[in-house]
Amino acid sequence: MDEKLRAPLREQLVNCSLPAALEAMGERWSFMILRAAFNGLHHFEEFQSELGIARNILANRLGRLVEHGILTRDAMVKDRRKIHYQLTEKGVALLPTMLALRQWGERWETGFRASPVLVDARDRRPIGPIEVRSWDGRVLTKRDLLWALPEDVDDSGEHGRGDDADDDTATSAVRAAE
Amino acid sequence: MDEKLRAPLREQLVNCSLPAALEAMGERWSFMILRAAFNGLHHFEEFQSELGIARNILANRLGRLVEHGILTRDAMVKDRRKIHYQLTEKGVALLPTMLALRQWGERWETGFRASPVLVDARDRRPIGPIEVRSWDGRVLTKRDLLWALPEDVDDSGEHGRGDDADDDTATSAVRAAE
DNA sequence: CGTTTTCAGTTGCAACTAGCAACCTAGTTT
DNA sequence: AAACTAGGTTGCTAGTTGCAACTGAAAACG
Repeated sequence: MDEKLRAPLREQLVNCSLPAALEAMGERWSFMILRAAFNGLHHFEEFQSELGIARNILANRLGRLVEHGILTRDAMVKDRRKIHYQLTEKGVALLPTMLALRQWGERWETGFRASPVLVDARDRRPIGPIEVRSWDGRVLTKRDLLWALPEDVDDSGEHGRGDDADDDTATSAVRAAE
Repeated sequence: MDEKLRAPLREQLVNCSLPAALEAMGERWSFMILRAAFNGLHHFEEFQSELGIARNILANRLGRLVEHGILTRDAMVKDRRKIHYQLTEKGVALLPTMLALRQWGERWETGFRASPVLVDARDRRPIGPIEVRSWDGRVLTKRDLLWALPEDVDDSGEHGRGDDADDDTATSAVRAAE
């Protein structure tokens, strides 16, 4: 690996969003609960009997997911006992992560496609593999990729697609290459 | 929700590759170690000082990742004390998962882009967001997605890439969560 | 109305896991 | 040989997981 990158890399490994993400989702049952939520479950007892998770752990995990803004928690009007848990936008945003993990498990652990299958509603074909792509959609493999410091990044492609535009960080966006 | 899907869904939620994936990667430090490995670290002491993880936990996690075939472990020829940990193909295959999680953290937790940034070596632009796509590459949002049972899946698009399958077509599926 | 059932949790307690600091062992350097 | 390194292991404490049994409030039943 590039020595120029090596030393700063050291300092910056800490400064990563991964720990923050794992703070919210790093516990054992979190992804399982999330998956159940994606599959349309909304109530405590549903999660409990579905996942076979201990009740206290489930209560704790649900509470944490609510705290982190991944689920909302509301008593239902029709039946005040029933709590309705629902994915927020932030929670839904975890779908690619969950699918990537699941696909990896299918390919490298279980060896077969899990059910139910997530399909494109339009043609009922299974979704494609979650992949790393360039800003303009080319599939990238490990050989196409490089770790770069913010100064060496070309940020000019950031304003073409619909991902939010308040990227004020990182930017002495020097044209490093080309 | 559709009752026709509901009952089978119950039985099948267990039969998912997610638990298998979490068995390998679900522990607290696993993704952090993986990330360090992606950043080019190879040795015990590097991981240790980089991540600030306890030595016994690190030893245990590295051992587990090796057991699961995510890392290889080899004594170096030049210095028999030094152990060289290296990502296997299976380990590298976790890159999309790790990036999806990281990107989610950037967008929803820390709010800024972490460093170092993964860029396309060709143009030094940051990689695009990890997204769910159809078999032919269209970006799919939550509204485009359905959970379907294997019988209801159209598998005819499966022969462009290396995933195995055979099933026929029918009809009954359910919109992805609500 | 009182009783029973259901839902979503708590509480108490045992077993297991994470984390720190100190120690160990084989291989390497001086 | 003595000292040093890399990569662990061990002992101990603090926290987490998990089961089972209990609670409390809202709904359903008779």
